Amino acid sequence: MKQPKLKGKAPTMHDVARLAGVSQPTVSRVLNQNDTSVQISEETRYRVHQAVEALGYRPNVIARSLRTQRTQTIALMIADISNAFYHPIARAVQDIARQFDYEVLISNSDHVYEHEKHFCEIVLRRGVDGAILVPIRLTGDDLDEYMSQTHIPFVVLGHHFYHPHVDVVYMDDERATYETTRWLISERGHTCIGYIGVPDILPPGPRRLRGFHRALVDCGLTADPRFILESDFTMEGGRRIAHQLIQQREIPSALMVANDLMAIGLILALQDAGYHIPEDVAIVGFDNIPEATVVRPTLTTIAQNPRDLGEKLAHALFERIENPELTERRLFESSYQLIVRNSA
Amino acid sequence: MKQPKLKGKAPTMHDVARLAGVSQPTVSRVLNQNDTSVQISEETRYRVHQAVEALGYRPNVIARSLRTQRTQTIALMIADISNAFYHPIARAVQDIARQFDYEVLISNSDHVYEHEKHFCEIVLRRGVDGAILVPIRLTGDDLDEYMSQTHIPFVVLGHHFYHPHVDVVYMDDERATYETTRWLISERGHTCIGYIGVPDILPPGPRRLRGFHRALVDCGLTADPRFILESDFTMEGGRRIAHQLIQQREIPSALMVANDLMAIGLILALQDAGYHIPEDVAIVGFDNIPEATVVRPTLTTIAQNPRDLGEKLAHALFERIENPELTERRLFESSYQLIVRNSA
DNA sequence: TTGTATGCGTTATCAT
DNA sequence: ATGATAACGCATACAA
Repeated sequence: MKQPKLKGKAPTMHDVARLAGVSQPTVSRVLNQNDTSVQISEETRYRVHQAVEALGYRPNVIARSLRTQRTQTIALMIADISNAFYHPIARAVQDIARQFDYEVLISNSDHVYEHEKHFCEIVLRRGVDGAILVPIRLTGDDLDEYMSQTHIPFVVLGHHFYHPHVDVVYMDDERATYETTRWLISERGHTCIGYIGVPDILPPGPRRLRGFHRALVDCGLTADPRFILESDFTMEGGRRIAHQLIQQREIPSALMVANDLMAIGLILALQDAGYHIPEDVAIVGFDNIPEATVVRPTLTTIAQNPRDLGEKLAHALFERIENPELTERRLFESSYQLIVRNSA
Repeated sequence: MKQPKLKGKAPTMHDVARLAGVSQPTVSRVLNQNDTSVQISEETRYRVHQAVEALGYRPNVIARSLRTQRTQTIALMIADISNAFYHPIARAVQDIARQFDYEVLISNSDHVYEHEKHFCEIVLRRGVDGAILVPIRLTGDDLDEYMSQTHIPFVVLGHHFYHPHVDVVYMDDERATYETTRWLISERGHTCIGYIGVPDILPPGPRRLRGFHRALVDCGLTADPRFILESDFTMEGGRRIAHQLIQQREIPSALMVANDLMAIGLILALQDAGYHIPEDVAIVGFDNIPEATVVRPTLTTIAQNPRDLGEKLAHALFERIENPELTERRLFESSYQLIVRNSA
């Protein structure tokens, strides 16, 4: 009983048909009774189900896909599944996909152009029914080339991306940075504010910096170039910036930091050097990662909602999968929230 | 030029063949020249490649899969991709898969039995070439039923799982807890040690508790039942335990905590109540999550290496995919490391 | 070296 | 209500 049937080939519809004493297409009809236009007698329906049970028959998804040109699969490309910003996105997409009975193929691009192109290649070769991307290096023209070869919908995360037939989900981080900087000025009374950014190559880089600058200008302040710095996304990068500031012997009264990891690195390093947060320097991060509630003082930060981003992406995609007539680009904004804690 | 070819059907080998003036199988041969047994003239090889270029031909993976019974896809089931323990595993598996030119289908089980079974169902229906699982509710017998229907290899994470033909990768958390508890006793001089565990349903629950108890016994100590508690994996769960301990008005001098999130919750709540860590209570966690370096005092913890677990799982699987003659169960241990920081 | 014929397991279009 | 038959796109055994 441990090995009910020999590990031969898996049973097919033919096997079921033979056992049930019907033809193979009839088995198909019984099993896909969603098609109500066809009537099937209770008798055969019963016999088929019996045979299915007896053989432990399972439909072969591949054969079905070849025939129907649908795979019940979507593809998702993110930068890195083990990054705290991306994995809630992936999780949300998977959850929505499960509701639609779809599987998800996930690929990490690591911001590498070749990987991003390879992903599109896979999408075409494997005939998935739709794709969600977070393109960093890929341009609208790149995607256009791939899209010209297929009918399937693409949906993208990121305001910076433009293609006339690709839905975009985004978070307005320029405005988030703008409003938060103004908040530092009007609500917290800061007049000397620094900004620690991320490299310009990454889409959020220039946008967040722009929001920061606009806020200063609109409030009649000017940016001190010594306090406009850039680092690499990591806690260690934040520490390096801290040391740099400390060596300059002059420090702004507040710092907008373009991501939480750097912000936390800054806090820890500044504290090690004897500074008090937020008395000596107020610090605002960006992302609201789990560590933000653990660091002391707890980190004031701009919360994106990656789970929401993922849900919006998936919903947009499935809407298009189910309504191929949709073509015009649609824009979906995901909100942000300033989480005021104790670091600013 | 923006739409080089009309979005008709994608070109097939037939189209390539026609354009190149050869037969379709010849195209197939040219494109899969791995088969060195067949010689092809430079002339046709050239013409075929020309035609491929001209048409923008891409092989149809589905059709190939139907024919070859291989999908170049593996499936991975974890509890939750957005859990810090699992996503490095997923990342590692994906990285190895990329080396083999495989795609990865990822599914979240959330410890739900139905999801775990559904995953196996998907594995069979979609004909993936292998599967990696972290089974929580699934038993060896369950898996045996599925395995009897297929030839593909399964590889599993977790010591608790047994099936004669399934490789297991594990981390010996019983020993880890045992040795760390002994370390608290012999190196740190504690004699009154509490243990905060996770529910017994989860495989690590009983194992870690057992390691703890063994250590006490081997050192001639006895466990105080008031200090053997259990909570739910979260920081909030840790806080609740802290309040419970505080209300008891008596607290052990050290606490082994079965995961970092709870340990951090404990630290923060105890500090809020005026306790000093590690002077009043030493605390050791389990997992070495990123937050462990951010909390003050930094958390002493038992580091698993999920990336390594993922790599071992993937390597085991691909070894089996490439050597189907392998059958006997193999065991792979992933090491752990006590990371001594400042909380104990 | 290349072409013909066949089949992988379905779904879909005809008949009946 | 059901059965033949074809087709999806490819790889392979066999023939030439």
